[in-house]
Amino acid sequence: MDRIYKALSDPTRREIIRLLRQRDMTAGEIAGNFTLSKPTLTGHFAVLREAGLIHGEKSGTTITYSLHLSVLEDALALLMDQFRIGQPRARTTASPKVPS
Amino acid sequence: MDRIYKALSDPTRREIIRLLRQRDMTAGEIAGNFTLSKPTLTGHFAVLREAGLIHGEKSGTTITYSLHLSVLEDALALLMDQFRIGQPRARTTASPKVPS
DNA sequence: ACTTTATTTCGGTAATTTCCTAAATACAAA
DNA sequence: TTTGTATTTAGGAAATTACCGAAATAAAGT
Repeated sequence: MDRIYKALSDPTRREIIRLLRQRDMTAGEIAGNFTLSKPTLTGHFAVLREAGLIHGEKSGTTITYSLHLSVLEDALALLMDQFRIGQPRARTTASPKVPS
Repeated sequence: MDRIYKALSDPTRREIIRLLRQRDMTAGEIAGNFTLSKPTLTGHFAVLREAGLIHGEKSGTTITYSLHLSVLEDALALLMDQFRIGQPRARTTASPKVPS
């Protein structure tokens, strides 16, 4: 779970996800959308892969990356659940004194 | 927007949010839930405040923090929208060759 | 005025993250 | 088998982050 948050915390990685939302792309195609070096992008792919958000399929000399939309959906759902968004909050005042 | 992602990327800050979801709490009360030092927690409060996720109200010597649930909700909604979750994806194959 | 309590600011260290260039790998084509 | 293309791994620099103890601030109680 923590890996997914970390993966989403970088703007470059969010942009990669946005690109893969549209269609599968090779590592080189994705890199073409950035001014960053390819090794740097490779590092971002690794973070996304370790979070389970993308998957790379090797074919010949190219690797085509695809998004695991379901993992992203589940993560977002869990995030909303964790903060119990949509449900009413409890009392909204701090306890005035906390006896130890 | 980026500040919100960054704010959510740390487990300690997510726990602070979780605590404030239940009820408003003073800085000291929140700190009581962690083994971390108070200055460290103060730093986390600042990150959350700068992201607009919490707000501190000073009263006497204490500061009571409260969660801006609406900001969190909006951020999550935007996040889902950014990745267009719930909508169908486009073509799912990489273009075989990209002529420059 | 002095002390206590709650919290922050300061200054610095260690860990992590992001990024780069150069070199390695792996496959395909000539 | 040599060459070219796509991508990764390795090694390291720079920036950012998370953390701490000590000192500062600020309000309240004595």
